[in-house]
Amino acid sequence: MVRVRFAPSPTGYLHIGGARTALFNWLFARKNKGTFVLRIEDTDEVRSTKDSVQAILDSLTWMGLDWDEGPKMNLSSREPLDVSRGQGPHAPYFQAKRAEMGMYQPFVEKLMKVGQAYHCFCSPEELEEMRKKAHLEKRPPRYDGRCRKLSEKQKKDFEAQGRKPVVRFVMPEEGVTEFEDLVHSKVCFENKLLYDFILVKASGFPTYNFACVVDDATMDVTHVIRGDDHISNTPLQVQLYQALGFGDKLPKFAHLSMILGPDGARLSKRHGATSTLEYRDQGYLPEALRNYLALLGWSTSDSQQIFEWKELQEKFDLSGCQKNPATFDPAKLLWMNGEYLRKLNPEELLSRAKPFLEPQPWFQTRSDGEVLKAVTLEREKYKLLSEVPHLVDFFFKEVEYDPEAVQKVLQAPGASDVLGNLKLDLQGAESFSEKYLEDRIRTFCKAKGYKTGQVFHPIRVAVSGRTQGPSLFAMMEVMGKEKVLSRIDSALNLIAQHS
RNA sequence: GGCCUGUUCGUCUAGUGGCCUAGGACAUUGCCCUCUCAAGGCAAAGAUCACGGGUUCGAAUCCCGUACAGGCCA
Repeated sequence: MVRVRFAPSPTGYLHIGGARTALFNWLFARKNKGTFVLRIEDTDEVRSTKDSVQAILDSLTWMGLDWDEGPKMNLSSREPLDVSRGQGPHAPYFQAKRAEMGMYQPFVEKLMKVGQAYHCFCSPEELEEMRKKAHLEKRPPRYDGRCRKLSEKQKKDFEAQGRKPVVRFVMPEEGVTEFEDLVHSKVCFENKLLYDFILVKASGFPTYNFACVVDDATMDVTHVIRGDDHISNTPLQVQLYQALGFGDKLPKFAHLSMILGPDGARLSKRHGATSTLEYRDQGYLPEALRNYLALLGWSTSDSQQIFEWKELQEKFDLSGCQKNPATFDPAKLLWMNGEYLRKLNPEELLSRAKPFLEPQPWFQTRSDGEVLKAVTLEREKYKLLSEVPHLVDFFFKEVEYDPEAVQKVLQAPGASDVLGNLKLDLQGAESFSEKYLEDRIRTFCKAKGYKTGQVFHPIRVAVSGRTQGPSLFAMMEVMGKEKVLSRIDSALNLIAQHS
């Protein structure tokens, strides 16, 4: 039975890299009919916040990455977050809560008892000095293990001084630690380069490496899929598994390459949007983001680009993962979003665009039917949901004439005559359907000896205020006779004013 | 500084010893379609497979170095 987990630290929003890690874990779980666990690693007492937890839950939910075990999903109701409960047999899924409940304590005691852990009383100053010395001597700045063999008296003395000890792990000094990695194959570290890392901080809180191993082992995690910034942590964790007697539970590791910004540095805030929710707010579709993210560091042998959600769940495979880091390409994401937008049927498109339409003052006064017609006309042009309002708003609010369009098109020689004549002609229109209008206006052109371009462009600007827009006659049909005629009037006035 | 990981078109990638005069996708450019903008279609340009040595009849693919980049520890 496959069990994977996504274990973010709630020290900020869920960034794109985290979202991809979550996605790969989720896909791997679904593909293998396994379980996807969400665990919140909030052992950093200072930087962890509840808002971050909420942002992470919101992000995953928006992306459609539901978890089988983890914090209780109570997003719609917005109840305060309940860290003590969760859905699943291993609750709670918050490490701080687990620590508070003493869930790590037995493991510390066990390690102490078998001599695999010890109290260390070194002060920050002493550690700093140790580091400096190592640096001068060009040695790796590794803890020298001086507290490994403290006598009872020494310990008493330190305690009397008011020093609070940390708990350190006894790392073997010889041999190698190696592990199989599903994307990198075998990775090997020399133990003498490893160090006596801290298991429990002076505050009594477990460190990342310790809590992570205890939880992964007790939660029966079978595959650890995470960023390759954790490769260096892995040998420490492997050693811990063994010392804890969990050697048989050692999971398979899969370290995913990093995502870089355009300058080759790890993707970060200065590269622009890195929060998953920002993409939602900019008008990206979760299915597009997912598809794009899936392709960052993973591919099929035929380089397929667009995947249906179900298809992705079937085709995803860790063996298709790339070892080298991938640069995040906003242009390709944008293209992909357009692809997904075009696949939506008009009703679906409208409902997805609603969050962006609702803040528009004109939107409230219009029926869905009216808006739907306008939105549908520009269907294949949207690359972002957020573009929808601007591309259709001229249907619903006062025309704003684009100065450049006025100058280039309306003030062109003859435009005023064309519009004047056309207005007279359209007044007699018996219908205002796209087909009828096209026939009538083409006939009008012929009769008056105008070239079509001479007529089409001024009408477009007169009626919409801009040079770009939907198919002309379809646009006029949706607008209706009355509005078209009155806008031609406005345009004629405008031309008169300028001359 | 040490260790770890990586290096194929600008970008994401295919490629696991002969199908590679290196394939696809995004971006770019041109043409077609056309009432504009898109979308769509077609085409072009773009990679001495980081570099240098081996192994082999034959290497992007295997081995060894070097360079560069990123990560982790500090």
